[in-house]
Amino acid sequence: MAIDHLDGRLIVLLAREPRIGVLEASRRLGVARGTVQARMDRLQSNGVIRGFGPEVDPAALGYPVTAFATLEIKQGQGADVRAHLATVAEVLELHTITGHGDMLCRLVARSNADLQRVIDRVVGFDGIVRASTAIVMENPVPLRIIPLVEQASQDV
Amino acid sequence: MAIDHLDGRLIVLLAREPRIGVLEASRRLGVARGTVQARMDRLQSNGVIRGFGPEVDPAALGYPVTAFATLEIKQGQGADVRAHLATVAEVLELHTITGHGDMLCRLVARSNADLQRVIDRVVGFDGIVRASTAIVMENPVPLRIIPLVEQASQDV
DNA sequence: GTTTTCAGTGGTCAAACTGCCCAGTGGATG
DNA sequence: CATCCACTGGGCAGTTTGACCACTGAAAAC
Repeated sequence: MAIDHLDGRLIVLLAREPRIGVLEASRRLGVARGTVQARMDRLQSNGVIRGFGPEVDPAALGYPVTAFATLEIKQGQGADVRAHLATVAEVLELHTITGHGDMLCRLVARSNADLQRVIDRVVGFDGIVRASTAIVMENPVPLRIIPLVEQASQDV
Repeated sequence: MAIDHLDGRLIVLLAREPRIGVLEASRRLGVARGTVQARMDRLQSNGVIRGFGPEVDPAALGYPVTAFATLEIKQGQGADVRAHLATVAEVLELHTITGHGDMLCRLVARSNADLQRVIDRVVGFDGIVRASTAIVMENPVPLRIIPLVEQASQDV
């Protein structure tokens, strides 16, 4: 369940140079190829590594505007709202949260003007009472996991 | 800059089966190997595909609790706060946003109790005036990009 | 104190893939 | 009409892969 130091080094190495193969990784880490192979299999069946999907930049796709919307949901409408939001491509992720907002979702749009269209699309649904939106201006820390991996692999 | 239909199919294919090579991908897409190679090179130098880093699940690392914190920053302290938060491994991402909260960050923790420690660590910094935290309960739509890719590749 | 179990090593093998090259084709552009 | 460009289909040497194997050492179980 936890990961050891070698797992940590392997993940960091894969994150830094994703295209390297098992053989090259084993050379870098100074272990046998079979070991790397076994570790990677284990990390994947563990669920620690979910996959190696391509990381796509929404901005490069023509969606440079990111926003977070807090949604207030009418009692008992949760499932419907979830289903609705799942059909909107601009909704990149959706969480149900504690506190007065009931859901938090990440949106992208082609422009600030386009964001209005997206929000209308999101909010134009019966179960949603109110939405409050915060537009992202800067992203000083892009989604990252390496520091956490290093931390987790240290406190064995 | 934009993405055509073939690019879209390629990205979707890569997302679905990340381990397939260029050759297998060309077979699936019904195009020549060189074409796939060229497309992938272009997508990567375009910045559309940032990379193929391993997707690590924080929960499997022992951090099953996720939260979003909205931070209010003292005027002029933005840069310091950014630098401070960048040193905290449990801060997975950080955005500066419009509205009354000034920053929004995603946190993970080992438990609800541990979240308190993380928040103290985050907030225990001079430039931060106030923090309001929302704990994630469910994640009905995990971070996704495929629907957007399909949309972007359709409106040629 | 033994025995078992298990992760890791270092090696082999055939099959497959990669990166790189090439000439040829068809459509779009000038 | 010539040029440019993306794509095709092919070939090549070199590398990597997945699958094995026997062996070692350390920890766990008995």
